[in-house]
Amino acid sequence: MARPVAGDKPKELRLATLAEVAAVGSTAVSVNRIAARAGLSVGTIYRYYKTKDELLFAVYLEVKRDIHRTMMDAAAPHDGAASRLRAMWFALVGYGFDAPQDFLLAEMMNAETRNDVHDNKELNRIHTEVLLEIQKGVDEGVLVAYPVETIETVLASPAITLARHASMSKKPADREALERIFTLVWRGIARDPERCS
Amino acid sequence: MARPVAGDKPKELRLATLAEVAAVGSTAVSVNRIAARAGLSVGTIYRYYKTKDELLFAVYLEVKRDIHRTMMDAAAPHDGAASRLRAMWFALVGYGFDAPQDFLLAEMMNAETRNDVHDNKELNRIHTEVLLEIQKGVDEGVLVAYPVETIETVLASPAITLARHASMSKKPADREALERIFTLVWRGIARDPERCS
DNA sequence: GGAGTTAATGAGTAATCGCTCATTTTTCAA
DNA sequence: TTGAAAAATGAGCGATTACTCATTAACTCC
Repeated sequence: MARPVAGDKPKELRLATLAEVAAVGSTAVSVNRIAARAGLSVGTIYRYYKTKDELLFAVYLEVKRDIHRTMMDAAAPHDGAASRLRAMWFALVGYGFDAPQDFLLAEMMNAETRNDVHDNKELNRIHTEVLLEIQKGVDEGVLVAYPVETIETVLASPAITLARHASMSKKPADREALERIFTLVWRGIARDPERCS
Repeated sequence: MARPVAGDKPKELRLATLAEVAAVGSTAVSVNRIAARAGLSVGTIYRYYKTKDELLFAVYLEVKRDIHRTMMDAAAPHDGAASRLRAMWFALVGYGFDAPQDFLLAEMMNAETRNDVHDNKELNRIHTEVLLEIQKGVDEGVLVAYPVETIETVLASPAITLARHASMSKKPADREALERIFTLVWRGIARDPERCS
């Protein structure tokens, strides 16, 4: 072995890609400019990724991993499904504010129409893991006895919307408003929302 | 006056743009190819739109208009805010299935990071109109007495998610699943969801 | 039918695109 | 210190990009 990688190239490339997408939008991303932003030569990019699409997808995958890790870390200290899901929900929203560029790239790729982008093994694993958390809520009797995908849609969609707003406005989300929204969402999917009280 | 417009050029361009975006994804849209798809010359595009961005935004605006019109038409025959909002909700989901390409382009532009895309007068008007429908629900006492934006997030986000899924899978959404999801969402935002019954 | 007007054309422009590869630089083992 | 091996370079490739403009085609009015 000789000449090992100097520095974390993929990470530098990831940062540069995020900056590029944030700067010029999804319809004008340029590999040459990403290289310039990273302070690397174009050739180096193509050492690590075969094509532009592969680079974008790799960054996307890393961001999804990061979001998922953030959510699971937030859930870790909690026990019951209710408080775990709550922690994950707020972690997701928080991610949009803490890493706006990352979240926006993920959203951009999510809106990507080429369907081969979406059937990835790791992405499926991540998704399944989230569904399992919800399943736990159903099993514990804190959530309505509906299919997990149904509950996921109701629970996750508003969080994603809020994260997107946070990442675009770059203003910290109003904590009270977030609590209110979570309350309403939870009212919808909880088996026994503090009713008749 | 001489030589009036032959055919509805903007409409042809709209269809071609939608097809192009659906085919190549947001990161590779080409004006020349759009012209070819529309069976028009590039020059003609630039008679109607100053830049590529202007073309994309114009199509986006038309789609948003279309979605909004579809929702309002669905609401029209209904009276109470509850049934109006329900009709609008299902109309939005249905749009994703009926016009997948249109919906996907709208989602793509929504994920656009350049913020000048988002502060448009007509878009604001459309948005306000939707908020007003929700306000009516609050005033009528069928919805919780929370800020309309809060309720909107809980109500609209899952519908958008479902519409996106419908537009990507191109399979008709499971009607029962949709009903279930709407039930949960409504449970969350209704002032008195059939409780203690 | 001819004059006037304008929509539509598409070859062409400079710039930029994604990407390659011969070359240089950096590293490690001997 | 040296030679082999791999990492990094960036000028440059052909293709494609967004966009222009001199020209042509199609229409109206007199």
